Amino acid sequence: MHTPEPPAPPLSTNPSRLAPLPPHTDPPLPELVTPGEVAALFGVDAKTVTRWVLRGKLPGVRTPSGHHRFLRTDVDRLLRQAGATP
Amino acid sequence: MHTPEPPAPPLSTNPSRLAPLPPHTDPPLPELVTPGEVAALFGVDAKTVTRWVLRGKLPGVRTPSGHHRFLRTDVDRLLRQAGATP
DNA sequence: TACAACTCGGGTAATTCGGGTT
DNA sequence: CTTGTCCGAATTACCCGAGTTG
Repeated sequence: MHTPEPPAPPLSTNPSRLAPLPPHTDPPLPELVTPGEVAALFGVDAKTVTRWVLRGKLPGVRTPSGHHRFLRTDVDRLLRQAGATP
Repeated sequence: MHTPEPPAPPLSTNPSRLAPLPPHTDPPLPELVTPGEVAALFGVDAKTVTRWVLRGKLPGVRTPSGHHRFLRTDVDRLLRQAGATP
């Protein structure tokens, strides 16, 4: 096919010259850790970690089946709070 | 209660006219994501995501050969529902 | 057509859940 | 009140080879 010069791209939604939008760069995905990982970091039992979630002490994600995953950032923050005693 | 006469129907123009459908700007193609992508979002293995489909936990589309694709909207909804604790 | 990356399916080990108890 | 442990049941993770995707 031969594409003749389109006179002017009548793109309605194209206000100004934005960046050429990179192909598909993956946005920074949050790193998730398992209850066992958190338990090891805190030196407690994995079940205790689950209890923290139920009591709202630690935010987390749940799989559709009820297993927990935690943001490493949240775990890290809580670790510092627990260990920081100025 | 008897509602007093409504002052005047706010419709000033011809009511039989529908809204001026904008000039066709949105190709509403659903954004599909792969099992690996969903797996990363939930911090689980890609195979686990496939199991969710088989168990009806997550709706999805399938290629004629059996590979799974998911609507980002469905994934997002499930992700919020899984971590909604504001 | 060939290629790299990903996914599927089956099977088995490890982890987690939930409740109840100490 | 919080945590650790025991149990059974459920969920998930990793192994392989083969097929699909783009």
